[in-house]
Amino acid sequence: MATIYEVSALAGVSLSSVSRVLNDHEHVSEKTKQKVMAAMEELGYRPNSVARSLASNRSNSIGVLVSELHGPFYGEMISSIEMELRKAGKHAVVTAGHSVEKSEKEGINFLIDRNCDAIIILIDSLSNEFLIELSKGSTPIVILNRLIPEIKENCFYIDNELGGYLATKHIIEQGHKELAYISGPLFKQDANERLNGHKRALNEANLKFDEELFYEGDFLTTSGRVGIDHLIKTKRKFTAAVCANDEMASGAMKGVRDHNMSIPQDCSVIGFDNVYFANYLHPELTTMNYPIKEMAKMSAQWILKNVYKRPDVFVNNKFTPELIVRDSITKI
Amino acid sequence: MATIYEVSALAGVSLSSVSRVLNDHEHVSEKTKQKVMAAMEELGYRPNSVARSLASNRSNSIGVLVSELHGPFYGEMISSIEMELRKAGKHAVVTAGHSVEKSEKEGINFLIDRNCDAIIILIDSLSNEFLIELSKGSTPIVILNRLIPEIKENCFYIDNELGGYLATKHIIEQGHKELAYISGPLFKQDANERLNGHKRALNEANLKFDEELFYEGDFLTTSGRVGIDHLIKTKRKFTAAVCANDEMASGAMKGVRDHNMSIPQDCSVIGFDNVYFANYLHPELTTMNYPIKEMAKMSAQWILKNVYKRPDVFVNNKFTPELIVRDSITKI
DNA sequence: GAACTTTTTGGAAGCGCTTCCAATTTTGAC
DNA sequence: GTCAAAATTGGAAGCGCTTCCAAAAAGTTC
Repeated sequence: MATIYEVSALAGVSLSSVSRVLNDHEHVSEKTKQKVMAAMEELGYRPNSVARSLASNRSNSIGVLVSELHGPFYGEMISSIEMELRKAGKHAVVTAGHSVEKSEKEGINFLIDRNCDAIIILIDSLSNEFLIELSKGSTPIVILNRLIPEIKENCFYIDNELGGYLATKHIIEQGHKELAYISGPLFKQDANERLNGHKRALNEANLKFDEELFYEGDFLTTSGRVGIDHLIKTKRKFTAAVCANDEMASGAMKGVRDHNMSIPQDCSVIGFDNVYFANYLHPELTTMNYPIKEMAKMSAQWILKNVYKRPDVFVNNKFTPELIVRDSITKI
Repeated sequence: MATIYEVSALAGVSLSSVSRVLNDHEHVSEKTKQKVMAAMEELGYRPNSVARSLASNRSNSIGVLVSELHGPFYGEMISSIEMELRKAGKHAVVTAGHSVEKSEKEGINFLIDRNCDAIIILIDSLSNEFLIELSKGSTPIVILNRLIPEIKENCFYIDNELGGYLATKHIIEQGHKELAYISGPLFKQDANERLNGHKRALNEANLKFDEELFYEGDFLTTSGRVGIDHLIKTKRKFTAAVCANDEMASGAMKGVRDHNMSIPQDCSVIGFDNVYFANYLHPELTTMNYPIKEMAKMSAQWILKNVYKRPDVFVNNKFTPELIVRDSITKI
């Protein structure tokens, strides 16, 4: 592999000059630029990114830490981040935290030790305090799906409470009065907020939140199914199941059918997130859109702007969930 | 950030010694080891991975190039690779090729320029010849989902033909005689092989392959739906739709329902891949299992063994698809 | 304790690039 | 044509580590 030395020798200019054309610096005459480019071409020169990183103290890599690398939600997110980054010549180093605090911390250290120029984080278990502390370190971080007031510039989030509210409001507007709720794990902030929104909508309609018709799941499909079993065992009547995400909603749909009820006639279902398979389901799932792609893209742009000083882009931190009406809710 | 110099000074030993304990070399006395470790601890020393890479000519990063970073299939794959790699202290740099030849080539160059120690590739458009040529370069590559005889040691694949055969055989055994086939794009090797397997099963049962009941889709959901529309327009009768992957199968299910037919009574459906949402569908989708997780893990282990000379692991290149019977096929 | 062998240590070069500083050349104004 | 300012170039140090080689220390054998 040719190095900058050989280019410099062949072109008959100094190392510095080669480096300057490599980095598109101002103050290089057209003539030397041509000579250098010709030499590079001839030698098939390719810059060694590691050497550049060491000398410039920039690795051009961005760490991405998510709960899991698979699953509909994270896939879209990573995809979106990578596209944006690569356009700018940066690369994404990905790793998973598995929703376990220890593992999440290790993930962060792993990425920092990899000399990432910045880290994008979407996790559940680490506390706000930890993240605030982390943000004081030398590696910039951006946080997805969580608003931490102390570092709100670095946060990209949706109004989960509003989402929860709108979902339930919609279902109430369809005439439903007895609602079951299948929640995400309440140690997760988003699960909590969605539940709060649900309660607010209930309140507003003068409906009571029924503890018996509440089930705390884990955001995974199976717990939607189990949730329905549990709910039905209570013998309490409900005409709709409000689910805190689409995966649980898909499980709930299965559960409902296993009890020989049909959707939406016997039991309506609403989800949250609008992951891509929500409209493969039958009936197609009514849900709240979570603009994860846009948020992911925005977080990448934030880094381009703040870490790499790329030309200004408009950055928006707060996103809004939107109702997507499909077929899983019936009017009563 | 403390460097190796400071550690060396504090511990009262030479740079080389510090480096040696850092890299777990033999020939370091217990005494100096202790001194060095204590110094590291005291300084909160963290090795600079970029500097290590430059000096050792190893970046400890593995490039992963796939068609898309999202989608059920690739998600599982990346997840599996990353877990295996990270256990070994290596990291994954991911990028997408979007099934476009030019873009796939760029992806490869991108990863090579990133000084990846090896690259894992799962793409569609690049030719075998190109990949053979690439494998002669200095960056080792491993190829998923394709068997290239000339470099078969570097390939991890399933027998797609067998899969296609088994799927169709199963459906024939249920009494179906009129089968429609929704294929993947035939420029993709796997799509082709699956189709061949389908034809072999047909042949074996003395059934004729009906060109009219064939539709070439693109492996995405929508084309399953469109495929069914097309098939129904032909007015040809068919009692089952064999789909070359699960995404198209889910689209096909939607299509069938849109025509007011029920699954599996009016039309049975079978998929391929067994992606995780296959059993969220209603009815749950009968499909062929594609052990992508195992294959991905194996490819990572191959790299650990061959590139990083980790202790021997058993490496298996060829995997077998297996029938997963669920509810989307009825007996006739 | 001499003569070897083996283990442990330190020194120094070098990985391929960036960047600061100073030197040189070019440009422009008069 | 002169002089100052601006543009362009080259030299050299340095980024933080690995690794080769030789020197020093420790063990072994007789």
